[in-house]
Amino acid sequence: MIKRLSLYSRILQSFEFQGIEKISSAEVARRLGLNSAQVRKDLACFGQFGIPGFGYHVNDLRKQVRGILKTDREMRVILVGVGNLGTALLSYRGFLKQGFTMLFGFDVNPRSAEGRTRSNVPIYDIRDLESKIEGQRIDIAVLAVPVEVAQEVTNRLVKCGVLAILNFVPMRIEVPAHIQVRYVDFSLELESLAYYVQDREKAKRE
Amino acid sequence: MIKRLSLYSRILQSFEFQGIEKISSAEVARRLGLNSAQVRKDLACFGQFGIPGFGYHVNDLRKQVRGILKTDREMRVILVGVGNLGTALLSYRGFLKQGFTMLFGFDVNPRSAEGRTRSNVPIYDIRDLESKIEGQRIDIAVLAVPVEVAQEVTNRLVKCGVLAILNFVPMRIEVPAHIQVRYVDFSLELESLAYYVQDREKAKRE
DNA sequence: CTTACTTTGTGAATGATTTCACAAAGTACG
DNA sequence: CGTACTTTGTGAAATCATTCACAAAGTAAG
Repeated sequence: MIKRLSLYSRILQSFEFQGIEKISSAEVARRLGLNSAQVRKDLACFGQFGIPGFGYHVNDLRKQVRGILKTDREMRVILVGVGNLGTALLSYRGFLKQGFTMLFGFDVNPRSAEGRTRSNVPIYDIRDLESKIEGQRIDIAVLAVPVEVAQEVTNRLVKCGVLAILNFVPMRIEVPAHIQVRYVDFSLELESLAYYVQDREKAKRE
Repeated sequence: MIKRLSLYSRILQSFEFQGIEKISSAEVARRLGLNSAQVRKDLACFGQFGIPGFGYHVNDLRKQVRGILKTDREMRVILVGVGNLGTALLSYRGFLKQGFTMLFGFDVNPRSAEGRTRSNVPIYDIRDLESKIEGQRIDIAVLAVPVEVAQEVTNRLVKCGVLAILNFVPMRIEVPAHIQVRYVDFSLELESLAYYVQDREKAKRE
């Protein structure tokens, strides 16, 4: 549901950019492939932002939604594991939206990682994780290390006071209940696509 | 649900690797953080693979699951958009699991894309998409182009007979009903994590 | 063969999410 | 001001997913 809020935020931004000032739940729903009642319910959850017979003021609603998501505050992020994937994440504009700051990266081999990266985020040795983080507020860690060390690194991150982990490692990590984890797993998506593709070909034959 | 099957497949592989021959739904559930009834139900959906009072034969079950997912067949994949993200996907071992073959990439600037990539997948000009694909069976296209051209490229892919799209572009793409689309959206995940992080800090204060 | 366990497969119960449908509240315009 | 129209916010209904709980079917061991 929070993910949908984030979608609303994104689409409102694009409306704003296009100079559209007023929008209905039906239009938002159409653009995102949702049901309009759902859009209204999601928004109504946090207050009454709409005007019956009119719709929503784009500017207004966007401000509200950003307030709910707290994307109007600074989020401090670190990257752990600067291999192929990590490097890509660093150089991929659009990964870090407005409000998110990548402070530094960590790798077992910071030299070669630093060379690969074209961003100006400093890369430190993972052995120095604790000392570098010490005293800093870190909100989110992006985890992109090899599977073998994922749990161990996670434990260290939690000890360091990281509050949330975006996990790109294709494996479940164990964390205390108060730590938020979100999973991004490409190959899983690819495999599940394969299932439906095959279905389609069978359907054609039958 | 199909995604869970893929998870089962992955964990069974690791059991097999560890030389474990017999497994119970409860153990699989524990490892994946699921309920054992769910595991049994998911599997029972496609046949009776288990033995009451014993559990499941790992080898056997794995074969069955791979059969269901059709990951025992070859899936032919292309990559469209070889920018930062696309490059990373090409070099990221583990993206393409067993059974998936990356045939080629396409970009508006194939030269610079080719240079960046350390894989040996050939990169062609996107203008030649139709002619290069012509006559080939392409199952899945991985979409990693800029937002502005995503819909246009999608239309061309569909015309070329691509059956499924793994979309890394942070926007909804419109496709005919018989085309499967799966979305991977990092920044959405990051934003939603932020929401919970803030909640947590508030919770501490209160 | 029999008794004591274990674990599956699955209806029924519960819980969560989505959609429907409509009163209430607004707009727009003569 | 009043009438016709639009769109919200939201209970109630419908749909979908998860979990419970237990009979049935097996194992294991004497």
